[in-house]
Amino acid sequence: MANIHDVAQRAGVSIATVSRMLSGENIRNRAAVEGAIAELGYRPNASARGLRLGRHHTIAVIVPDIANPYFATLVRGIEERVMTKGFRIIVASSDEQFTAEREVLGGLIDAVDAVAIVPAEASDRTHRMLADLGKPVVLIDRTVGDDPEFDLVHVDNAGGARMAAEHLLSLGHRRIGIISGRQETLPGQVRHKVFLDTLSSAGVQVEPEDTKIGEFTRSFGERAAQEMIAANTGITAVFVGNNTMAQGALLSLHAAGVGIPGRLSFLCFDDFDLAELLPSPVTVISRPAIAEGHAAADLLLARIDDLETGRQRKFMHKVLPVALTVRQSCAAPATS
Amino acid sequence: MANIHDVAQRAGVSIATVSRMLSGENIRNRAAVEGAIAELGYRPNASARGLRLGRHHTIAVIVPDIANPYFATLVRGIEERVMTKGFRIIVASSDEQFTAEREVLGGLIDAVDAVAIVPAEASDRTHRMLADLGKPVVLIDRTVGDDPEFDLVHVDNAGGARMAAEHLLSLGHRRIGIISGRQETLPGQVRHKVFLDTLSSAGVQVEPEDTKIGEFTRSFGERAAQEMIAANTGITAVFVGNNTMAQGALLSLHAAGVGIPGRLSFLCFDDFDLAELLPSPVTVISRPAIAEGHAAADLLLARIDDLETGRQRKFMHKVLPVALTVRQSCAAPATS
DNA sequence: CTGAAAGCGCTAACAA
DNA sequence: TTGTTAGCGCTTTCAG
Repeated sequence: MANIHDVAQRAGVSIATVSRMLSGENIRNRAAVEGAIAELGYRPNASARGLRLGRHHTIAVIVPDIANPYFATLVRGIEERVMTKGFRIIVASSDEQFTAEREVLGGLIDAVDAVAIVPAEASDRTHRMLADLGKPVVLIDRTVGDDPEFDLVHVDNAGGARMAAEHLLSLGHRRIGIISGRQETLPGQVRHKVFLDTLSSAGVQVEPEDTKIGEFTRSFGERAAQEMIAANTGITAVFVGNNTMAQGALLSLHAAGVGIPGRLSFLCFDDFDLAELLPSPVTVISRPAIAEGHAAADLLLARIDDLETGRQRKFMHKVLPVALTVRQSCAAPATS
Repeated sequence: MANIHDVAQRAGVSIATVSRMLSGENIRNRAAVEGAIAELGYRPNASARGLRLGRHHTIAVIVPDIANPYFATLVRGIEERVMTKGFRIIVASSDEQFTAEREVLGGLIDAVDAVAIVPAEASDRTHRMLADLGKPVVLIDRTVGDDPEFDLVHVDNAGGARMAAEHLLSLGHRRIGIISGRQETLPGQVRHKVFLDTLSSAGVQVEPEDTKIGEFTRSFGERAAQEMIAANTGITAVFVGNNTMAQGALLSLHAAGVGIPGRLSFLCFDDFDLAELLPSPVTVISRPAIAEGHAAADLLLARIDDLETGRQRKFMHKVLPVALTVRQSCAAPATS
């Protein structure tokens, strides 16, 4: 690869002049330098620039699992936005492990300008680790602690859970089950709590045996639904906290021959591909993954700008709206 | 951030000694240096190392769209494998645009050691661009030209297409439709051609009006299926070239009330989430996306090693097996 | 407007 | 085994 010396030599100027032109300054022999750059196919070396400037035009993106369509879409949103500013993204999966996050960020942090993360834990150690990074951080989808000193993007989990509960109540359900994800996470906690509270305000309690709490995974959803079926407590509807658990639950329900919505109404957080093609198209609370990515990227890019200009700003919490997409998996409970 | 000087000073040695310890050499004051590193939380600066060594422990991964579950899973496979060797990945989406690939690689190439790419085109210019990079390249899923001077990982497209054709033939179908993706790509071309050839060998021709060729997208699948339905040529089965087109086609078929497999048998390349929960669980040719990622990563890591050791090796073509997963979307044609 | 030169943090010759 | 030093490619003073 050609370097700045080659360009300077060919254009008959010094490397300083080339560098100046590259950073937008006016120079005499602009044409000659431009010509040399084009002929040599010169590209400034990113490592050298990064070393010199301490800026890398790179964002670290840490998600629990890039193979999960929701996170993949989120990443796409981030990528779209930062690309327009000449930034690139380094992607890593944490498998919901704090230790993996720490490991990967440790090896990454001095090569990036900022971090976008869907943290595995809401713990103090996560908060501390991120703060110690000393670089702009945006939390996506989940928070860490009560007052994180980071920007934060998430969706209206409370509103979604409330809509879900009200939808089921309005159809007449009174005995309802719930499958919730990790309570160590913001969405896990808020969706669970608000759903229960909304029911409670209407005088409906969810029994302990109708409550399943576990990982945000397909396999947990599968197991939870199986247990519910086996317990046979007479629930007429179930609310599931995210798409992967929902897919697992649907699998178990299908395997057990539980009719939806005939015998059980089904409602979950997160839309997913083909939800509308299922025998009973699933009613969902859908959220805008791409827009979340855009928002996160915008926040980060603004912070990076602030670093240059020395501007100080409060941490921002950006909350995006969710929508209740009514399809056909919820109906009035069978009058038995 | 602490640098190597700080560590050296604190440990009472020279920076060279610290550097040596870091690269595994034996030194006298090992304990002191280790202590200093731990206390200061020292991490070697990646840019400096990259600049000095020309090695970055980073792989560029270019896919058409990271939000597509197949590519996301592929990326996960690559990530898993390279991570174990201390490498990280920079991910970018090309939107099936050669110009986007060129753009993004141009800005990236001097910061990475190798490139894994699902190229948008099989064109000469793609081949040339990748060769000009002067770094190890592995092509995934698609090739460029007849004899690419790169490593290549793909699945047994021919075998899959043949199995698909034979499956439909064995059920008795004789009037069959096909929806195929971009013929500029290896899988688009091979799946299309081999499917047709296999039918042809059995004396079955696919009519031009039953043949749809377009982009590998959901929207093209939707449109193609709509046209087929409208044309009403009497096909009893349809083969779709990948998962995104298949999802689009299923949407149209569903909207038009076409019963599967009652009125139309449906078979496609690529498995997808919930395929088994559809009213008529879809029979598919499934392929191992994670394993493809692993294979690609292994090839790249081996090439990077070769660079160090100076070893020369032939380019490898790794072909992974596919499987026919029979569910219930294919049946004998209705005797009309 | 321009060039010479220092230095970002690191590794690898070289000399001890 | 160790320390000194040059230099990877770049930006940015400092002089002119």
